[in-house]
Amino acid sequence: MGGGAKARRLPRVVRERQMMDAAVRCFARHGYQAASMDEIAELAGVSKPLVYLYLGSKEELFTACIRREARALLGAVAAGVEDRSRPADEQLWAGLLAFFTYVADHPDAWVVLSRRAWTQGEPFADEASRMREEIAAFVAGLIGEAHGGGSGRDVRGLAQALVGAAESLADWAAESPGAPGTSAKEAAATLMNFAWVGLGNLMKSERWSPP
Amino acid sequence: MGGGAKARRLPRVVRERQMMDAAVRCFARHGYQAASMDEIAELAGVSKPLVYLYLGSKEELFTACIRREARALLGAVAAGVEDRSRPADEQLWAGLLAFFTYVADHPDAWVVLSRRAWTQGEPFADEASRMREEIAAFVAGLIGEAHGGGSGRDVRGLAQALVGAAESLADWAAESPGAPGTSAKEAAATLMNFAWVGLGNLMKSERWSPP
Amino acid sequence: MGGGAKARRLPRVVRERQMMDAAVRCFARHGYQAASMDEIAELAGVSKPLVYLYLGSKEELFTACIRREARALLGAVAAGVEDRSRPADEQLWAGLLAFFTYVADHPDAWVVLSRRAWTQGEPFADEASRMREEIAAFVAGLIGEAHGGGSGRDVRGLAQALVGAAESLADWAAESPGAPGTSAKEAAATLMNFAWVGLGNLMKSERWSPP
Amino acid sequence: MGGGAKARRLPRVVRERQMMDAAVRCFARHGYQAASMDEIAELAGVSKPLVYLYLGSKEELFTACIRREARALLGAVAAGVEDRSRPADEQLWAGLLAFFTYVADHPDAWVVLSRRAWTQGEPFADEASRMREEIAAFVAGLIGEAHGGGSGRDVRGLAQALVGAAESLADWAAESPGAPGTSAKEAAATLMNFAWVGLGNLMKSERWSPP
DNA sequence: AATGAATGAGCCTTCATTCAT
DNA sequence: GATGAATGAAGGCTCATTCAT
Repeated sequence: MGGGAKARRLPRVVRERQMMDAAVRCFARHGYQAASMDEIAELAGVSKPLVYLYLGSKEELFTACIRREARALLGAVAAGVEDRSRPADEQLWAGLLAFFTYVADHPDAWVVLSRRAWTQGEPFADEASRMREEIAAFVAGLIGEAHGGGSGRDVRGLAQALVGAAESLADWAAESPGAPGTSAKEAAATLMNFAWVGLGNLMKSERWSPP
Repeated sequence: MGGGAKARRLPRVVRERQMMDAAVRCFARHGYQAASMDEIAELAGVSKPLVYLYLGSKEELFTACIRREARALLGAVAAGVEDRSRPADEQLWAGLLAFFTYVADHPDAWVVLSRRAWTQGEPFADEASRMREEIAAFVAGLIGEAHGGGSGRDVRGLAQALVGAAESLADWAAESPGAPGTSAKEAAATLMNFAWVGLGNLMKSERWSPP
Repeated sequence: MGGGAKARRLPRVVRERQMMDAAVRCFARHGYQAASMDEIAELAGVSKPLVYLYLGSKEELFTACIRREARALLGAVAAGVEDRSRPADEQLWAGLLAFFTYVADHPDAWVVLSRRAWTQGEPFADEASRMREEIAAFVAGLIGEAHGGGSGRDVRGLAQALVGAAESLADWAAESPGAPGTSAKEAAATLMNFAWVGLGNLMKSERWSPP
Repeated sequence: MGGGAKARRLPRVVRERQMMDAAVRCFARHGYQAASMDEIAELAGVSKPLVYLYLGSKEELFTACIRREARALLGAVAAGVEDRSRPADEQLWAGLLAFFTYVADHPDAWVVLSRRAWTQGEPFADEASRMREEIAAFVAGLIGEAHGGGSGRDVRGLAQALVGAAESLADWAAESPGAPGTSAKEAAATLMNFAWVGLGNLMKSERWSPP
């Protein structure tokens, strides 16, 4: 009578993947606190005890999700960058493109990774922030490298700003799909222009100064 | 009597302010879901039924908080901009400075307004997003105005990016207080450089193009 | 339509007493682990949250029960002894009589206090053992006092044995009510004979020696 | 392979012994309710279904444990008594000594048998009480025999008291190992003095009478 | 204007127990 | 002879919310 096919007795690895997929969807939809283990188990097509048996507590489950998705996203970006010896602008462009592409293809993963799914003070806050910092450090590296010995002053602030801009664009694209300028390539290009040309000219010390 | 804490029979407006102040603190500390009405009532120094009587449900209370704080923040930014007929760059600078100043002075308000306190799916998501959109629209207006008839193509995307960059910087400043570059003025200057010089050169059609 | 009278909105103290009465009954019936907060709440005629609001966790509730019942039992025994300057045998007799009387009148309280309700390792094990030790020390005092400077050697062991004998008799009386020799007075007399005459002759160094 | 821990395909009797040994340890450590089948299976080095296959439910398992350990303890005591035609005091002494010795050597068994592991209401309460009754009856027999036709009135009560005293001393010895008077021989002697000299004088109708 | 008393509903977690191989 | 996979049922605890005063 309708409903999903009841395929029982699967090997553990398969079940674990199913559960984590379900978990990512639920956490993305409701956030960590509001997501319920009941719903996750149901969506995964298993009973709740099995989730606890395989993945541990709710917190451990969420941490596992974050770790898995972070690794995937970082891997996708790294694969996009390909060659760390290319010129910085090419690296940045390739990374941005890979980022926006991945995020467009895995919206739930992105929601879980971005701050929207959890709330500060949650014990895995840093688990998730680590990825952000890793990316920010990478970007800061690119900036520093491109600017040579230039004003290394606010490199960290600039990196934070750039990462925030990327997140914001990704969210915007995810929230208004189909709007002009929200395709992965367009978003990447928009941000590249915003960032690069600006940063490039900062080097030539063409700075804007407060009135 | 005397210095005792139990000051009853206050006029409604005062009580409401107390409650909302307490609510903002709690929501900022724990996030919407984790904040408890018990704690809010206790922090406000009133009984729980009074909170329900005056402010309605938890959701309504949170919406009210967001509305109040959003109005305050927008007001501060508007007051900072002062004169909408000044040149666009001056307006942007003034707005950024007012924003970072306000945020530094009202950290709880900012936490509640930024995405960190709530989780998507909550019914007030748009209530809070409205403010973001309002700011984004303002910024988009400035950009469009500055660019004249230039390529208005990705004005909205640029605005999103800029707002995201500002949020990210504000969060960064809030999380690492005292770090170099996190004062309101420095943050505003960092972002202004990042944004304006880039945007300015976009006008001169000095665009970076994908390889 | 039948059922208990629904007397709501009682003052807190009354409710707390009701709850603890119910708790003592449940803990006596099933032991700490097997007793469920649901059943306790139902038996008390209130909802579960109220139990938690007033008495805290299950563990705190049990500790409170033990404390209350221990105080009551110790009080009854103390009241029975009346005058600590009377001869030791009179004190012991009065104490035993009071003990067996109280235990016969409050069987649930006795079950909760005796080891039968909890299991070693439970966090309140010592909370409950304290009472046992208090009684054992009192008895040991009597013995020592009666024996004068005699063989103070195994006073503690003797006290342990006497307390155990009393517990055992009390359990036996509780489990087989109506059997000959199980009335409070008879039980007390049995134990008094068992203990006193034996102990009395120990003084005269009429000791039995291993073959 | 080789010295690995996985020794499969053992004969049923061996497996059963392993399981029951593990069960006794777990039940002694945590009590009936708190002991988990998972832990027992793991400690026995087998999978959970095997436990169920061989020993049935948790309750049956516990009953089996009690039965086995009770038989062993009773056997030890019986072997200690040796000759039921010896004088009563020698029999009692031998029995007590055997009891305290066995208990000192098998602490887990004693915990499981004494009331400390289970909580009343459990269906095996009588299974365990049977052993107690058996011992009490034996003691009562000794007392009756020694008293001749004397006042057989409270023989059963005296037996209960003596058994309780023995249990209490055994517990005390188990809980405070190494304390003076807690060796098997000392404990047995203490109790023998306490009991026998008292009982012996009861025969001479040297009774203490309530004031 | 204000509160002490009370609860329905839900959530995380665990455990004894059983299939199917 | 032995096990990996799986679950129904229940238990402790909390929370937003309301009633009666």
